[in-house]
Amino acid sequence: MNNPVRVRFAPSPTGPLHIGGVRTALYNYLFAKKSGGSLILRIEDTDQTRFVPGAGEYITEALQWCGIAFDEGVENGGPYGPYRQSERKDLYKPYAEQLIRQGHAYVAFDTAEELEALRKAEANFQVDASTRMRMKNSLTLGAAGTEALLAAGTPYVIRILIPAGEQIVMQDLIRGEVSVQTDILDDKVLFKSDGMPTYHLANVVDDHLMHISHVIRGEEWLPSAPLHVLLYRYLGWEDSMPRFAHLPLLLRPDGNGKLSKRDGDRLGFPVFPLKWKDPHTGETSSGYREAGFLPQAFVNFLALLGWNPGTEQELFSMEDLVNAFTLDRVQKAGARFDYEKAKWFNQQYLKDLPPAVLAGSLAAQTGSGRLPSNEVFLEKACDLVRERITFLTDLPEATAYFFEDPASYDSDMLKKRWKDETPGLIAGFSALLEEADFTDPEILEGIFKQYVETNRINSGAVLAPLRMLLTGRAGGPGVFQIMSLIGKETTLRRLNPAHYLPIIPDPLVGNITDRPPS
RNA sequence: GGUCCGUUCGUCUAGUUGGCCUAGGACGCCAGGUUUUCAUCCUGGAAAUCAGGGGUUCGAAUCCCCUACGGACUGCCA
Repeated sequence: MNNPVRVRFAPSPTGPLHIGGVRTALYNYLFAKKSGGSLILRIEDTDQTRFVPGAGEYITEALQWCGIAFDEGVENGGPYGPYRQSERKDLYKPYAEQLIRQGHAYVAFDTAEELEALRKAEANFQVDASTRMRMKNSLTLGAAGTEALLAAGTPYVIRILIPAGEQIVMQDLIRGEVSVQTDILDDKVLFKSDGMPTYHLANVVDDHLMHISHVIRGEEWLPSAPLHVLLYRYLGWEDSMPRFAHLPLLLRPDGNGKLSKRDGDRLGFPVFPLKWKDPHTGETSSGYREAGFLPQAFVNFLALLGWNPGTEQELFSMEDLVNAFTLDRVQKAGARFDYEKAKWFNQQYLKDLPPAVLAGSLAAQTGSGRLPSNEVFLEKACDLVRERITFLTDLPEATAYFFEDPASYDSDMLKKRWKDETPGLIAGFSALLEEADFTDPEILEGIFKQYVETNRINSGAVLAPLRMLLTGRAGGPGVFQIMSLIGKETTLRRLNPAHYLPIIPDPLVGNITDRPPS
């Protein structure tokens, strides 16, 4: 029995896909690729009331951004379509009816309200062997009674009939053996009164029909897995039942509980891959892409949350991940989300991004017109700041002074380094620059060194103010590299007292206008 | 409440056949170095009595039991 590996990611289009879902999709992808199998995208939209417009498109776009490609599914079709459950609607009922004929399911007429009342009135109420014979269903009504209600158009559901006193043992690829007594299971609804199957039926039928070999899904499904095993058994598919792997949950960074939609914006970081605007409430949620994350970094970070290669490697391309991934190295316990580490990964990837990509991002963020069209200039500017930023979105602010004269100066630097003699020192160096060759930062540095040496000046006393006048800031790339890039004209302009004096706050101007530069 | 799953530095984790573990790595934190500055980078440090308690064993983070704590599920939602 060496069937091809076929796994699926089966989200419900009820809103944006959060990172836990993305990780599930990623692990499915890695597992499929590692085993030379296929990954299928199936949309589980059997709940018409929870459908959210745009959610399906969001899922596709998010996964595409991450580099998770599907072999079959709603977008690219395939031999087992359609891949949207609402479009497979008619296919599920016969299976439910088959189960009724075999005595593994029954028709139930209890309304949602009646059930709710029972749950409220009786502690731990559930429809099972101990209660089903006092409910309104085909078991208690008999064939004639059931037919009569059906003929009258009474709404009904189809429930599985869970046997009492059996033990269901299943093998989970991550957790090992999991066993459950059927007595604690309840007669779950398989087919709803609106003509749609529930998740339980639809998922089992579709996984079987689509020849799914492994079901890799979140831990929240573990409690209902025994029910699914029973369904495979009753439907006669136990021999080809997929293997199960239940992934640990992604936990919130503070306190307890699983990561939820609202945690992100409360804690100040995204929980969604892409930005999302809820079409009903208008509420927006931030996304990793918009926050300036590189998809490679995002994927790398996510992959390591709940899985590890057993080596000390931290940085993985998608290809590396495919090669290294195995289900047996997936963690059992939930993983707490750590945004600081996500940032670190992003920095790592930012460091080896080609300059052209950085420049492209900068241009896209700043908009045309505000930046010089000189590609090389843009790339060099980005290259100089790349190790000083965490996000792509830091680029415009980090490179601003390459394109515009600073409008203000760092006040701490000003207080600490701006002395009475500073303007004179600047003027002295500035004069030497008039004839200098700006093409090479080292030449400029040579001139500077000679200047401070011959005049016996402490280099910091002039370098710091120089940087401030040139960039407005206290830190950044090497001063001479900046000068070389912005060129002689810009450098000299920014070093001119007529230019910088008006920018220096009043108290300090008072100091220095008394002693104009010599 | 019930059922199931889980529990190694603050966080992600190594440890999977019990001995090489005085528990390793990474993020973060602290200190020092490199750098004209910031960042990067380098070096070092603090940080887990392996949830607690019992066993089994010459020997347990690793096997067994109990307890505690946490989480998920408990819907005509997925």
